[in-house]
Amino acid sequence: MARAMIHNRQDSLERALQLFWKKGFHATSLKDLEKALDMRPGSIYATFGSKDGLFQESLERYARLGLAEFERTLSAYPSPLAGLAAYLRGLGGLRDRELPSRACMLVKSLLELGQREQAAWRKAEDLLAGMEDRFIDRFDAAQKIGELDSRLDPVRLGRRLQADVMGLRAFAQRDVDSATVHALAEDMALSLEALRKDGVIGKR
Amino acid sequence: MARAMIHNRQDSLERALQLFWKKGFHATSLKDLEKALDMRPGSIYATFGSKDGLFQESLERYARLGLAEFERTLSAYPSPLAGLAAYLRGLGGLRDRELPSRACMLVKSLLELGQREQAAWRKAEDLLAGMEDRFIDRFDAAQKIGELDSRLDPVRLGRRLQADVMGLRAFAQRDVDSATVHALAEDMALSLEALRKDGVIGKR
DNA sequence: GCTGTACTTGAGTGGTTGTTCAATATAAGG
DNA sequence: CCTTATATTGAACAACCACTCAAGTACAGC
Repeated sequence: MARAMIHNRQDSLERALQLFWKKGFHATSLKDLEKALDMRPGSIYATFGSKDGLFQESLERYARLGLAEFERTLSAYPSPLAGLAAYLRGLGGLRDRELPSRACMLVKSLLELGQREQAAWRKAEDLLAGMEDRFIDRFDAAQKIGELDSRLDPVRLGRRLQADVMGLRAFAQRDVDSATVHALAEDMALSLEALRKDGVIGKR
Repeated sequence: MARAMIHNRQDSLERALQLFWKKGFHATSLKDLEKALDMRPGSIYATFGSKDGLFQESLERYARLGLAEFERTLSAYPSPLAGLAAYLRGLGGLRDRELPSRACMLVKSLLELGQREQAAWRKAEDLLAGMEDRFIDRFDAAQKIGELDSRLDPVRLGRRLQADVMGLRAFAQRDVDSATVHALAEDMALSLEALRKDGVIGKR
């Protein structure tokens, strides 16, 4: 055969993701990427095609990992609404962990990118739509087991939850302390739990 | 005296604001600004100092106009909570008007800018903090006239409202239709109105 | 109509951008 | 040990970036 690759593709992608998440698409230069990936331009282009392609792959990885964490949280709680509330409370700790950015990378991309980066913008939009679907699905499930009033609309609740998450994470990007973010997440979680039909799943 | 200025400063600033709001700081080049302002680089630099300076002035103008519209809405309604709810409902029409972007320019800047554009980032943060103060102030007023339960915390409510607005406007930047945004804004407005103490201001 | 002054111009600055590709390095197979 | 196949390199490229400044232009007062 031939020469062995010295760089692990997934590892390189993870490093690129961290950079893009932190600085955004435009502010991340190829020189930045060369340093972070410890690769020369030729290798980067041979592996990922273009800066835009690398960015789009980063978006996909980000969404995949984010969704996995979401599912992990859900499965640790006994009911859909409890899981969703726990997810919100978990986001309250955004300022405690060390992350490239407190804001969602998909939202950052949605707001930063325009017509000239249409493909990447569409990718971010599609991934957000997938997340919305997952939210809606959980409200649907809550309704099916009688945890949620049947007169409420899971679609509207799902979108509201997505807007809440977007708002919480954008707010967490401000110059505020951890306790403030925790309090905000707690308030959102309480609003969500207030939807629960009393006495059906748990008692009050 | 000397030669008269052919460009109105406020008008130029407004054009720059529209561009920056639409494309963000990094994606807006000086060539774009030259075309939009119909000014040559020398004039732009003589008038505004630098791209960064022009951007910061745009941020200030954006916040000033946004705050004025907010106050206008508030003053058209009989009580603080009614005014805030109307403000949210007004944002539901984000996709009906033709705007440079549906998302808030301050939030876009907060998410796009980093350490290298520290001054502009701080400006966005300060302006957002001012908006938060104004929200808190309205909840305070609602409490003083007995429209809001005295056990609730105006500071937390103000931050929650800011996160709601951030989320609503970020969501409106997605590829969704106008009715969806209206519905989301309506749900947020209803949540806010649910805080009203029954029978104190209006009847149910 | 001349002069002084301030505004405007646009070619030019040095640096950076994303991208390419011929040359080189490194492995396995024969 | 030589060939073959692939991975990697890094100099070079055209285009673009934010920005400067000497020259040109238009106006008010004289």
